[in-house]
Amino acid sequence: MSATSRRTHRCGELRAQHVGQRVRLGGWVHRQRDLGGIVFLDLRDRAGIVQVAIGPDAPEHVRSVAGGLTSETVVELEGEVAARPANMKNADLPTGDVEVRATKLAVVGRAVTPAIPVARGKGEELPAEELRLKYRHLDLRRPEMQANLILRHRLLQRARKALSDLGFLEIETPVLTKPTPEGARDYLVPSRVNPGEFYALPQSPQIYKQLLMVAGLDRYFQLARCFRDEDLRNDRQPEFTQIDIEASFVQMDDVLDYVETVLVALWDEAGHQVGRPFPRITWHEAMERYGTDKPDLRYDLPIADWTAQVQPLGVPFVQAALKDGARVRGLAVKGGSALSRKDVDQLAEAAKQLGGAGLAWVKRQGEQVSGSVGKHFTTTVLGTLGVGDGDAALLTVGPDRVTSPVLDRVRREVIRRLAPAPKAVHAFCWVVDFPLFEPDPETGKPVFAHHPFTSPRPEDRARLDGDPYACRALHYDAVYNGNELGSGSIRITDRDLQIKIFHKLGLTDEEWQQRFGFLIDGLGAGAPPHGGFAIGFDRVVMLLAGAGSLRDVIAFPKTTTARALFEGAPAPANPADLKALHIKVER
RNA sequence: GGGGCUGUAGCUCAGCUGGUUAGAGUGCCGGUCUGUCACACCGGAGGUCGCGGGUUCGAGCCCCGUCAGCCCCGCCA
Repeated sequence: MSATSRRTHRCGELRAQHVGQRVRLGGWVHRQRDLGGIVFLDLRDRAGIVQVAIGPDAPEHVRSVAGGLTSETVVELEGEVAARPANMKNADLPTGDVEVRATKLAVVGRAVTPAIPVARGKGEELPAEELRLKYRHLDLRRPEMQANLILRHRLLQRARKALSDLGFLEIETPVLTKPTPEGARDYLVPSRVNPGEFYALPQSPQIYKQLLMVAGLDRYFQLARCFRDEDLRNDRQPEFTQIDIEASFVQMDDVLDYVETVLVALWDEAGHQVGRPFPRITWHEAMERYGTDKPDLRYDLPIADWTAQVQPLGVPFVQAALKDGARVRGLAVKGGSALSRKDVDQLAEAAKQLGGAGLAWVKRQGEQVSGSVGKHFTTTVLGTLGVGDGDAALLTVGPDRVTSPVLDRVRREVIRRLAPAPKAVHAFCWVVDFPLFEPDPETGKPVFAHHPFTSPRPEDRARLDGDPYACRALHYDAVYNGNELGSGSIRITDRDLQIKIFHKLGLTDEEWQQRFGFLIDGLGAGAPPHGGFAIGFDRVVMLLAGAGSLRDVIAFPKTTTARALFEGAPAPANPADLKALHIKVER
């Protein structure tokens, strides 16, 4: 498999079984150790590193070439695989039982001194990320980065196979598509032959995959590149890959089953056994117990409503804020008295940044009760809150929209600081029954929580007009260890309902016809019940690779200002091109 | 749009309260060396302290601005 007309093996493949064979190799000089009478090369390719020995008995020209080699030079060589003497094996190297005694050696790719090192010393930090991105061809030579990309490849193949085995058809959809004024900002592409008009790059193939269902293709998937012109994070890139699926004649359970099959296959590919089915939790319960729609279920430590127990105590911090539906909510932290005063202050500071009333705390050690509001509490009251000896209570007060994010943040910080043993290593769950609408933070009016093609739960459809916020959606998220892996929904297939929803969003007939007319036409042409899902593939690879950033699992990523440092994109267009595109640039 | 961290030799970093000639490791160049695996040892070169301005007798260090990378909030239907 590895052999070509120029080589017989990859460097990293050689083992004791190859001893005695004549091999030809090509690779990069990882390191060179010139001991005078003998030169050792660590020769590297994508399979790994093997030691090449050029001793006093090697041909003269081989010795002279070997002595002059510098890092990252590409060489080809021929030699015999030899067993290393017992005391000279290298247990840290998979190839460490053998070495290659070179009889021919040639430089085939001269290398200038690399701007950033590929071979690093023990304990030496990685080069600055800016340099790693600028000299990406060097950074990608590092075995860690190659391992990430190799894992990515295997996961892609496994996803393809899993979905293909389930009868899904891989179908490509356009990259030059139509601007969608909803949602994220679009990347626009000017049209030369249609002056003043623009394509958009797809934020997702959403409408296309629904049209494929209308067309009767029944089960579709795509490893789809998506584009969103929004500000970036360590887990957000402007272009990213989704495992995008859609299926017809399904209900939610069918879709969850498909997605579980894929996720379990991906985790299996990475060497992890995962149980099925994934537990389900409603959105409401997730917000109540964890303060977030992507709870980390590896740990206990649920949020509790302590209003009834704490209100009678007359704590000033609480009394001032306890009005208009505000509640006292908190965390009973097992072993929380181990949190230092500094820890607690930092938690309170983090809480304050999220707009909370602040964070009050009580520690219990034996009969001693202390803390910022400790004097109002007795061990008996703490007992009713589940706060035992050595524990702590962390509480805040206010409306849920404030206390939920505060306690989510506090919960994650407490887990980070106390590092309790997780209940499970791989905690998947489904979050279901999301609300269909949420209040617009600026206008206060209902806007769609997800995309406008998400079906309401049939039993909630009657609430669309009277009580839209109580209307639940057939929308579901897959969550893993506190990370959102993806989301999906059962779609609206009733043309009239879809139009009604557009009206609810404030779109006039003219507006929705212009933006989504082709979807509505589809729904009017005989649409099967259908639904789907999209898995954020880059994020999956990042989690399975144990990488700290999406940039470490994408070969050529962008910076946080959406720049590509290696080739220097984006760049000004030349005037002739702009003219052809009918574009004038203001600066 | 807002907040924070970082920026000193090719790379990774140190640099005290503002004080003489800005250091270390590694890499690079030259040399010695027959079993190393971060080889060892000897010698050498290498600096716009991100950039611009200011304060000061004096700035790598203080102040203002700016650029870049990273992290967070907003944003991401």
